[in-house]
Amino acid sequence: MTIALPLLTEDGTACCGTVAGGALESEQAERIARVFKALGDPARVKLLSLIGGSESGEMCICDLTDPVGLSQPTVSHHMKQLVEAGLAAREQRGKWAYFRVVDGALQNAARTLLPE
Amino acid sequence: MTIALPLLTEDGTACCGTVAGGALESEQAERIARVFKALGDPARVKLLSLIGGSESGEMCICDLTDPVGLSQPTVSHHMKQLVEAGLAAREQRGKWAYFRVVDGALQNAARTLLPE
DNA sequence: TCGATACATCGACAGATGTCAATACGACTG
DNA sequence: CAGTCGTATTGACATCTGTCGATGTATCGA
Repeated sequence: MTIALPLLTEDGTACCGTVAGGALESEQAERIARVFKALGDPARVKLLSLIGGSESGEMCICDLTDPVGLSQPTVSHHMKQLVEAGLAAREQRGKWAYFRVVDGALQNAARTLLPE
Repeated sequence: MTIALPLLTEDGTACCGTVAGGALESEQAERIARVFKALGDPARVKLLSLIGGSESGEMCICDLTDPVGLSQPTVSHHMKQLVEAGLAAREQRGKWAYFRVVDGALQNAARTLLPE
């Protein structure tokens, strides 16, 4: 079995990337944790799956509030989190703000959990 | 491009598993979010990577406190979270509690982010 | 049996988080 | 320009979370 989450070696040196020493290992861990933190709320998981599973691949806030059963400000708040985590992208078109799942973002997140 | 996070269809019905209706979609989202919530803290990411990257694949609390720079109770707390999320397993051997990364747990988590 | 060791739990605390109502902002429409 | 509609922001609040010191518990060694 290969090593999952291959970010740190036992002595604490970084194994990936060019920067060495303890600083980067913390940075790496924080960067990774930031993405999964965004995925650590059921509402946001639902939102991502709704958007990603939609016909056009994009949805506006008004289409999302009902399915998740949350208020408009709350949905807006969650979408902001997803955008800041790099998982969703926002595009304003007229009155509407269209959100889509960033291409490859989930694959990248998944990759940090897999061997190699 | 295929659909990532294929948990919900746009009308809210579940697409995977045998249970239908809105209840399961929330359950699915919560179950998934619970795992990623555990991965949403830098300390826990570090802990998992340390354990998974160790020679034997298992480490005790006493070996973990130093590398992550946290107190023993805090490390114990984080490991409990990881165990409850199904990502780590605990085995008591004498005075020591040995933790290992649950085989396939990270792969399963990753799979929920990938198409299909 | 007594002390030391490894770990878990408890109590406490500051800070983060999820939520909503109210409100502000920007764009379209008449 | 005034009103309406879709969103974002603000303010407030309860709850959750990460952290540590102190303490409890179980195991090992002398």
